Amino acid sequence: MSTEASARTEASIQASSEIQAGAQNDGDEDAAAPRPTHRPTLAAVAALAGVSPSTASLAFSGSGPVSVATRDRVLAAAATLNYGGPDPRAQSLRRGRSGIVGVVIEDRLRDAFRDPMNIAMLDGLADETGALGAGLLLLTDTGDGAISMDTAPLDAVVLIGCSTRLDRAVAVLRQRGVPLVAIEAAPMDGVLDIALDNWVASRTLARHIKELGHSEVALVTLPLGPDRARGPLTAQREVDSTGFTASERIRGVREIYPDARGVVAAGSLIEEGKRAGLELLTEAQQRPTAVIAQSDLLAIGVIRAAEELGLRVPVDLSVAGFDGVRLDGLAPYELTTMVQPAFEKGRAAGRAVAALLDGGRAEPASFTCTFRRGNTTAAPRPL
Amino acid sequence: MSTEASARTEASIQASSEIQAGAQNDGDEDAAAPRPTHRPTLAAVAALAGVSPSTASLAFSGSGPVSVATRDRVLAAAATLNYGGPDPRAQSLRRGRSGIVGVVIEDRLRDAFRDPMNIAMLDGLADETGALGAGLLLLTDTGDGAISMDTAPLDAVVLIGCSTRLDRAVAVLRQRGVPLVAIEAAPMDGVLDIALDNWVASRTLARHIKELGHSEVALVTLPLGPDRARGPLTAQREVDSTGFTASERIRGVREIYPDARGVVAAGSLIEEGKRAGLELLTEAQQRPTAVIAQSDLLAIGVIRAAEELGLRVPVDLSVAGFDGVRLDGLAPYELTTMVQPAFEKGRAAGRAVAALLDGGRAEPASFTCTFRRGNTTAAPRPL
DNA sequence: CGACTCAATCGAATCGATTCGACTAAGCTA
DNA sequence: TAGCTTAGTCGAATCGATTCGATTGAGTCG
Repeated sequence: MSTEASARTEASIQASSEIQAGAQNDGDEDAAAPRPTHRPTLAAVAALAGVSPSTASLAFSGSGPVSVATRDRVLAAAATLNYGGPDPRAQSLRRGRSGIVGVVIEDRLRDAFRDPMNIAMLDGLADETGALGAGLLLLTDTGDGAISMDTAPLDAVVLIGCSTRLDRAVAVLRQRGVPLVAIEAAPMDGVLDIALDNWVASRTLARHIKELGHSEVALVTLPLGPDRARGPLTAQREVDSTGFTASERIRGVREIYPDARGVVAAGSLIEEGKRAGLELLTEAQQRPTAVIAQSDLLAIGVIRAAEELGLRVPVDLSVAGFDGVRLDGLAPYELTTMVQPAFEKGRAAGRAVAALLDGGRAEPASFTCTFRRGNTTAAPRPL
Repeated sequence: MSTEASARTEASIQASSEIQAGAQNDGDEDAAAPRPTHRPTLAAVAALAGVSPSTASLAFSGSGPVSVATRDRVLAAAATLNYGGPDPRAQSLRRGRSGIVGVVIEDRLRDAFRDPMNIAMLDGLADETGALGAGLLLLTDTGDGAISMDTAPLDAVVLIGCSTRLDRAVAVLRQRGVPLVAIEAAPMDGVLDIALDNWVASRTLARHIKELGHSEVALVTLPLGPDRARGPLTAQREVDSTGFTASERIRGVREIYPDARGVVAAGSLIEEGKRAGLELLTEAQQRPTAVIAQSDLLAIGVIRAAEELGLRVPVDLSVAGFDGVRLDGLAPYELTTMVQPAFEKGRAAGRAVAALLDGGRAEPASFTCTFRRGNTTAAPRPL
């Protein structure tokens, strides 16, 4: 990110509240205003229009019969008082709905958005919640003072690949009766699960590698916990892992290659894949002939690492990914990978939210990946 | 996006409200419950704990003196009643703050997130609003029934490259005294502006092209309006444009090349750039020797188009972009472009929001781009 | 012409918490 | 021991709108 910026002051505007206060003085209660920072309310508008607050409310909401004359009078009064319509905060209290769905992502925003899978999911989610008339509030699972899933006025919450440190907040929301949907998370009570067959899909991929004849295989995994610590994949770390998706995908591969080495990356990023790839390929031990990466971004990074070391893919090294992103600029490679329906996952989550908000039930969904053979995997070179 | 997914039903969970209702029956008011769907309130907790609601409130918020014994009693009562803490909706009404900052992007979510510049900006913005303890609510400027900037409980709103069709909503928010910050938008009254020197920067770029000796130059522009209509850049469209950034960048180029041809793209996407590039490079008219694209993504697309047509960059065609993204896989090219401080723009917007919410003033900021010479521009080939 | 209907409007309760000022009782100083 | 402070608690007003049931008046039908 470039920082060669120069911010230059030009003028200054006042805080809007002050602007507002000024505007109001032109209005009704000139000098006798008891509170200078007080904004007009529906009641004030109603009073000026000579109707009751209930009628004024009807005039604004349009629900219920109001004569044209009355409504015009109310609207005129509103204009006079510079009233900007019903306060959404009050509405959301009264209605019991805020129209906001929280999306909790474990990453920093920046990292989360760099993975096309997340974006596709969000897109699918937004598709459905938008149709529902709700907006998406982005939240991270760091509870650092900021607003969080249990302090924000949310109608529902979607958890995306979240760690267990959200347990307490989840419990609170469950108590409050706020619908909870989790995408690829360890099953939790009262949380609707949108699942992906990570385990099976990874096994499929590993089988493919096996069938090609590889025996020296290594893994590059997604982070195993919120700390996103890099390093070799030890048995201990594998056990301690709280990264649900990562663990499942490891399990799938372990079914075929119980003893494969591995490196843990700090995120689903090309740089991370490259870093891990360099580590694996320059190790003192026997160099792997195939690398199974837990995301396409990581796989691309591994390919870059191989290129940098003068290894040809797939001749000298087979590389497989996971996700099925179509990234520009990968040519001439076409990743061998498991294609996952990320957009559909998001949509399913959105539909689940809609169903739950509707007071009904919602069915957990489970999605499956499909194998896509690219040109980055091949039989190992005979010795 | 793959759609080869199979969603399979597994079990079903009830809507949380029903779960809640069920749980509550185990609690206090067994059969005589007047309203079955009623969740416990702070008042109920207070009653059970034998204290006043005010004290219970203090026990939860921690502000104000409460004896340890009392607090424990309140907390115990809350646990008994399965009370999940104060309702954020009620809090936000009472406090007059929701802790939510709206971000309005004109694109569909999907498209907006595909441009790294937007992500960088959002990241910078999230950085600051996060520190402020606020979350980001994603909104689009399509007013289709969904929640919008004037119906959501927002403390402030950041407009990102937004069209003028938001005028009415902007007016409403101004009335309400909600701080408004716009990034790269046509100056509006009462809206704090975070500007970029699009005009000057584009002229700089055009000068560079001119100095290289190009006379046959073409533009690929960003969308000129919310309709995102593609097509040749006519004088009429240029006049009618409501795309602020696009217009400014056109103006900068026009200063050097008043009569350059152009094609309007439907978004800042590689595909769009390619499409526009193909159009420009296969036209019946004289083929341009240089293309100035209004974003790096578009520029990359143009390069892809050139490659497809067997043209070498920069020998047969010079291509310049705008933004300064570092996209993996562009090798061996390094775009000639104007590097803009997107992250800093976002931060500045966030800081402005913070200042305005603080009741103070905020200074509009203006950022400048820096020229970066890559290897995609060169002197035109002599005839 | 009386009973009835329906549109238009109003009153009052309600959503669920926060907060200011008042009040009590205990601890402390002079 | 009178006078003061202070920690702890409570009442009541407030935030700003929505909504249900009641009321009024004009028009309609028989």
